[in-house]
Amino acid sequence: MREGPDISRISSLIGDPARASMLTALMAGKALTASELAREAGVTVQTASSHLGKLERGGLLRLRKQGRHKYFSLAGDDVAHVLEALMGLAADAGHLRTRPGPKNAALREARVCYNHLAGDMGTRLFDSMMARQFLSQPGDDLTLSPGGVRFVREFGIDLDALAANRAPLCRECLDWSERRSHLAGSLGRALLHRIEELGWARRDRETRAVLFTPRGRNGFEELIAAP
Amino acid sequence: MREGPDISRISSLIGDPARASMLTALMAGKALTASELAREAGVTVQTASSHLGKLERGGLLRLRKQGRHKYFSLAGDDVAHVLEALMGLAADAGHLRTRPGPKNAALREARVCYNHLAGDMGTRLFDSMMARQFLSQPGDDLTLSPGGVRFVREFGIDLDALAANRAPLCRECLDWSERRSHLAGSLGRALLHRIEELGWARRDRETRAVLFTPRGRNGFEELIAAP
DNA sequence: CTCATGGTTCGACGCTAACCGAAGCATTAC
DNA sequence: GTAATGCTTCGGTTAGCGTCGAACCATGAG
Repeated sequence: MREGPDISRISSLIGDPARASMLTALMAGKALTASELAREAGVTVQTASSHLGKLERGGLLRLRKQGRHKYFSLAGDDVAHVLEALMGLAADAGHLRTRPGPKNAALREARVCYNHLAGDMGTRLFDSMMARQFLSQPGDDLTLSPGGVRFVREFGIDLDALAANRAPLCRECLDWSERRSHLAGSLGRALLHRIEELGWARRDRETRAVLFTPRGRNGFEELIAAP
Repeated sequence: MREGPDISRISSLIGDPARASMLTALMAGKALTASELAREAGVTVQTASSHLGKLERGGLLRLRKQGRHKYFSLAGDDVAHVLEALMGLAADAGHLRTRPGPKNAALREARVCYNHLAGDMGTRLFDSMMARQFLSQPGDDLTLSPGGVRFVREFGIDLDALAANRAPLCRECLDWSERRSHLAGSLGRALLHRIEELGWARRDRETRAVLFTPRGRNGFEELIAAP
């Protein structure tokens, strides 16, 4: 017996065809629900549930509960790295691109999620705030940094009024089109409200789309640009 | 159902404990016979024969017949790379097969990763070469800069002979203990070979450890010191 | 409240694959 | 030649795991 980490445990997890299909699907970087992964793997939801439990316990997947949905994503870059290396070895057929299923371009760009901004512009705002360290995520919860407080105040939001509310200020929310995080919570709602207040955008009556004016688009891009 | 490279086939091969032990043993870079690998895995020779057949048919092992012996070795750098990456994941989960001991310390400092230098000294060599811009990473691939060419030549390596080989010259390999990059590819192999040639170090018979002499250690530190 | 939906647990079935004993080749040693 | 060593093939046993149907729990909608 040689020394070294136990490879077989992890590898046997990836070694099942159904689980491999799930992991491959998650390589696109977007979180998927248990049902979607079941369909992806061609098994029933019961079977998928068993597989997903093993993958999560094995440390390959990260789980985020949201309502009655469970969103799974790869646990980290190192997992993706292993999968990529395995695909290189298995270089039989060329790999396949994913179809995101675009319904409405405007909806994917910007839309309302309950009461906050979602879609591409929502995730970009979130990413920008994370990159500038306006938000930090020490544990499971999001908190606003001092720099973030300044940023939000300068945008014209009354933070004290929000803090008085007992609803959580910052919450992370997963996108159905982008499958990436954006900002929810009372701050997320306030941000969208302020965007409408400034005349940057208005909500469509029929759909959940958020329609930006040219001027609003410029303002938004300026807002999320690095300092 | 998503088509793609069949990572489950390869991964299920690695996923068996006996086969994983064999592959781990072969990470030392030495070719081993079927009987030795059987002992390594703790199974009878019949069972090992079956496993080795599968591994060879699966493209993970290369076979060299010599008399009545069969020498097995890893099929290539890409296989070693996958195994190393898997060890990184497994070590992360804290499922080490053997508890850390004195032998383990030597392994962390310097060991063989298939045919090149890994461990602390491997990553330090890599870092030093990156810092002096001997290696550049424009896209995904590593390339040797003119300064790097000079450095390697002065160390006594015949670069032209390496370039004649169609195997990639520089490759990045991720360490399971350091979780940082070190140099693989034909250049990585040549560097380790030169280190042994100079009498700076020798490989341990039993483990993957690379044991440096005091003189070799001095030479190595001088080599990676900034100009 | 009731209904619908997403996900889990349980039990049973069936298939696969790892394992070893014994016998069979093949090659080298004497 | 015979003996010994290295490895493979064959049969048969066993254990594990993937799979699905059915029932169950939890959340959200109306």
